[in-house]
Amino acid sequence: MNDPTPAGERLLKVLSALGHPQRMRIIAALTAERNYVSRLAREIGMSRPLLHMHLQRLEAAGLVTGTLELSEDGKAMRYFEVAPFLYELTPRTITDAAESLRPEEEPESAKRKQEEEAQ
Amino acid sequence: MNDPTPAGERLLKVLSALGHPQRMRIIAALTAERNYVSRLAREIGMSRPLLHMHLQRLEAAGLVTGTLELSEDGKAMRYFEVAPFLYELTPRTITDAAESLRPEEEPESAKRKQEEEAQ
DNA sequence: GACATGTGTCAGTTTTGATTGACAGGTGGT
DNA sequence: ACCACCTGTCAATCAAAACTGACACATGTC
Repeated sequence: MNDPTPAGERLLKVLSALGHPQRMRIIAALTAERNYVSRLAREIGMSRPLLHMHLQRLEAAGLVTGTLELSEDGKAMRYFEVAPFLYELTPRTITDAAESLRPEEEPESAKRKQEEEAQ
Repeated sequence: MNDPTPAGERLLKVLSALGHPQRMRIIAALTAERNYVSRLAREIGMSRPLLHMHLQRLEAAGLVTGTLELSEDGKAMRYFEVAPFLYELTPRTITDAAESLRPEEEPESAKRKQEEEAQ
């Protein structure tokens, strides 16, 4: 598998995705059983649009995987499940990640700065 | 030693503290060498008030420790250094943390510090 | 005394993220 | 046709961070 995201940015995504109570709960719920969006939203008492966004964030970080399946009665349902992951957080790990994060601190927002320097 | 912070909340603090590019860089810089606030701010190009806030967040998460020392010329300087830490991030780890996070989704124990008004 | 260094904190702004409600589809059952 | 489910996305709101520019206060030196 090709991983387009550099190590630093990836860890950053993982950490910022995991550092949120709601998303921790989502991971917990999906660890217990894979589930589809609407039902999960009901179970953990969260609006579907919101859950959708959180799942998107978690999926972007590679922590959960979603697959669109067709139930027997023909309905399209998006099932999510946790992806097995293992990250070690140490000063060294973070330092390495930060190192590979230097050139462009934040991919898209860094652009603005340079565009406003023209005068 | 009594640890007032439940496991879930603690991990949450760590993750949300680490999931930020600026703070990752701070950890990296402090891993290379312990430093005091003003100098560190200069080196990584960040305003002191802002760095102060980030360091506070990192310290609250137990990732760095700050000590107030007196330099030879009598100036009070706050030196920071990274605290050795090791966290394993797995679906299981997160689930356990989320479990101990249920009763109060976001208990802001940071308040305690500031609620020490009577003295 | 004026300067350069360090400390800390405050109020206010800007930016980012979280959250809601409504909408536009799709399928099958009654 | 209508209802009960599912899917997705949009604009608008709200809350929480991040960030800035001051300020107050120490100390040693020119």
